[in-house]
Amino acid sequence: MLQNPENCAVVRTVGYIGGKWKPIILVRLLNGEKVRFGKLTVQMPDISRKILSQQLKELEEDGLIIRHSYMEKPPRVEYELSELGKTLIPVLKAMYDWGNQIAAPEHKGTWDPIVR
Amino acid sequence: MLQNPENCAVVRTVGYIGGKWKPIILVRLLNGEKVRFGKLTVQMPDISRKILSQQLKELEEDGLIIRHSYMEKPPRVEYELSELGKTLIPVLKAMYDWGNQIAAPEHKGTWDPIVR
DNA sequence: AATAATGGTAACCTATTGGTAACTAACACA
DNA sequence: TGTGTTAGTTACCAATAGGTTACCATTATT
Repeated sequence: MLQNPENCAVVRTVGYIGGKWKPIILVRLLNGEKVRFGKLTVQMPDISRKILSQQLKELEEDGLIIRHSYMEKPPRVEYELSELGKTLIPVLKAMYDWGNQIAAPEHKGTWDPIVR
Repeated sequence: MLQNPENCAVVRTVGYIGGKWKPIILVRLLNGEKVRFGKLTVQMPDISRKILSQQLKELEEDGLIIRHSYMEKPPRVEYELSELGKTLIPVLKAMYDWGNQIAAPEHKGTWDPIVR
């Protein structure tokens, strides 16, 4: 997903967190907790498991999140922000604040909604 | 381009500035000046004129930029941030700063580069 | 008469993204 | 024995995003 790593800062940022789902996934991890795959599918019912798993893999490859896989049956996998991922908090916070600003008050969100 | 206007602030923000080119276009307008279509094509040689024109139209429809068309021959068209667009400055600045942070020092950008 | 300049648009094509349904392994429980 | 659970993957297809090339109108310049 990373493209054109040189030249322009915004191009770089878009390379990491561009796309429809990545910022939304990252916001689910903002509070620092580890979150299970299944919980993410519940919080984001409009993203298919295939795409979610794909996006999580890219985020992990780019070093923004860490995947913890416990060798249990049935399996348990948890995701959390990496240290690099935590440096994105100001970006995600700015996006979150802007989206709230422009919303009608009754639509203003919380940090833990079901995302549609 | 606007999708799911309710429920989640980040989903809303991505609806406005998601996509490969929109944040990059908006950064070209950050300084408040009116910029001609042709200058944008020079600053962003990797975006085709068709896509640039398409994205500018969407940004205008979403109220983030203003299109000034002067009835001259050959034509002159200028774009600038709207008041709503200016409220995005913290978001764009955060994206720009993050992209610079993670770059090797020799790749750190200026506010007026050719974007690749 | 031809060429350049501007800000596009139309037709067409490719690439990426997204969606659905079925399948897996290994264990727990009824 | 059969069902449920988890975190996926695979195969297949549809939709969307992005890209390429050619073309337009109008005027000035060569």
